Amino acid sequence: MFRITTDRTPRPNLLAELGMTSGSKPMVSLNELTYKSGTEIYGEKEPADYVYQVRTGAVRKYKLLSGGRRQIGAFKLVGDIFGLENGSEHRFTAEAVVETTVRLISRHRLEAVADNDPIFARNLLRMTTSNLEHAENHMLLLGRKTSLEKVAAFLLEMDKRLTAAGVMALPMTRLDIADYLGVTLETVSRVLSQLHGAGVIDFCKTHREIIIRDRLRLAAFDLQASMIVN
Amino acid sequence: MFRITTDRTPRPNLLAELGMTSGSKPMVSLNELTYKSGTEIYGEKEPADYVYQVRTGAVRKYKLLSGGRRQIGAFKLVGDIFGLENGSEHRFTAEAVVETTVRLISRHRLEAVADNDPIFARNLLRMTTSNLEHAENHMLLLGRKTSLEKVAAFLLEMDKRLTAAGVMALPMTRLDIADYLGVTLETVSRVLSQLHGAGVIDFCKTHREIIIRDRLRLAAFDLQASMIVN
DNA sequence: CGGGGGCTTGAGGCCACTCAACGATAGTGG
DNA sequence: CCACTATCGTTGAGTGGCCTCAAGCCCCCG
Repeated sequence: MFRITTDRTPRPNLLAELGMTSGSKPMVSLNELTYKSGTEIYGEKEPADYVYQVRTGAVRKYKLLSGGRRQIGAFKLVGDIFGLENGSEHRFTAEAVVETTVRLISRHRLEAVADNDPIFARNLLRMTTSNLEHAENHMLLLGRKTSLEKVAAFLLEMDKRLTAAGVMALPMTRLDIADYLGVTLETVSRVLSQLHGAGVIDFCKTHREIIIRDRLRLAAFDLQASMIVN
Repeated sequence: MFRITTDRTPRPNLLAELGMTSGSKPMVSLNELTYKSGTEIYGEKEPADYVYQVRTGAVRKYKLLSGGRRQIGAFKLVGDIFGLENGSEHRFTAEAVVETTVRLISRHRLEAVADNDPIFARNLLRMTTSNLEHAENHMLLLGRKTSLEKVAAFLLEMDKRLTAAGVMALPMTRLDIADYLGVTLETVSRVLSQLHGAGVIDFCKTHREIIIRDRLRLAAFDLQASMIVN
């Protein structure tokens, strides 16, 4: 299912890296796991004993419906934290989109630290709130945006989150994008072609490497929806 | 805009009522406000200085898009708490669906209490998580369910949350329901008529008073979607 | 009793879906 | 090294579910 990456060299602990400690008190155990593309990290309804941070790769969190319908709630990219539940079990299934390495920390210890450190507790809350905010914005997208607006919003979100140079290397397939946006993969493909034809985006070698040529026009497609500029 | 309800009699404080104190330490100031039907309680992007609890009535939280498109993220019913943001400003607009009375508590004090009381802090987190969970489920509904499944899910949710006797008195209009489910009000109306014609639901005096005749069949409409029985 | 908001119902249209074929790419094994 | 194959992506044709536009009803309320 997965292999454990040996990790002999001492590293700063997760909490410290996240800027989540008030002092330098807590020392927590730390492990890394690597998952092959498409493998499950945890399943819906499974006990939530660990919290994860993406080190390399990408993760999709989703729920399933009958008839194979799937709704991806979020993509977790390098640096992102996921799997932080408050109940005892996970509410999504999490899968590696590509080969992915994650750090993990036991939820039990996380809670213990939070109980002794108000600042840390507040950071936990902030993290949950940021997930909530993303979900709230995504409800707007899913419920009220056209396919063009959805794809434009997606491109802008990914551009903000993972672009290193001018080229955006998407880790996910058209089907992943479709299930994230609540449309079909054909619709995603058609809209991307349309944007390409209009000179708004370009493709590099692979179809997953996208360059945004006209960010203003792209933003306008989303703006005709959201009225709010970031 | 609103009138302030005089409130001379001493009452137990909000935190205690919510079971949110570990001891009986904090004494927080408490006020009540009453809003007429359709009036705004707070607007998107306004500073989030207060947290609210519905005492009577109902509240809708929504975001707007260009073209008058509106997405209602949640309805807040009697007993529900809303307006708890982590940033400094509200992410939704909150309006009274009908004449509504709310209690309010200053966010500033809430945070102060949380910093001194780990149990309380944990309850804040739990409350945020429960909002997150609702939003996550709603994403599934908005992105992947048919109009029939959406309406069925809505009826079951409301039945669970507000039914006193066998009759469910919805405070919201068809338009509210539509904007909650990401469809048009005509579609909501049509599906309700269809359910009525099929003997699954009945209407009482007004069109907002609904009786669920065949809960099993109604649940099946949602089940063909979610596969998960509560 | 008149007015207006909320609800229903019908007719027609459109956007996104379904079904299908084809092309491109990358990984696999002979 | 090169078929071979599977997966991914694009594109077209046709369908259908939900939307749009419109008319009319009901009920509450002034």
